[in-house]
Amino acid sequence: MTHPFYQPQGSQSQKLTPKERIWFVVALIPEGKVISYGKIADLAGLPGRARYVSRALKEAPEHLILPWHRVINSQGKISFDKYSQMFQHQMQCLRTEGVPVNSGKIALSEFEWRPEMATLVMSLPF
DNA sequence: AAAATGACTGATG
DNA sequence: GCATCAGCCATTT
Repeated sequence: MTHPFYQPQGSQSQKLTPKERIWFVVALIPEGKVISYGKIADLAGLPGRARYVSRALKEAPEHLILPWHRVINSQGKISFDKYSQMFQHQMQCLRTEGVPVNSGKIALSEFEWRPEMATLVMSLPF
């Protein structure tokens, strides 16, 4: 399976911690698309906890290999300090997969991930 | 228990 | 568009 949280059938009620739900949703962001911390929180069933999403990403286990660089703030900008190593890294990751970044900003009108809710819900184990 | 800390947000000027 | 600000919330001091 390609998804790090893939589970065999029958585990619908599998209990996932809040962090695991966040990681699960982040893993679903398509290459070439971005989404905000707040939206990830919503999709993970944690409305109002955008800051918790950033924390969860920072604490994500290496082995999950999550596309954390596709998560930006609601203003469509990279949240790291403009002159930081992480900012440069995230910008490079995005550009590499075809997402234009100008002055730290991404055009949400064109590159925001807007999943079909009905479809997405069915792929979530929670 | 109280205060500080953030990879956040929405409103405001 | 950009800078401020107050509000937000789990976690750590």
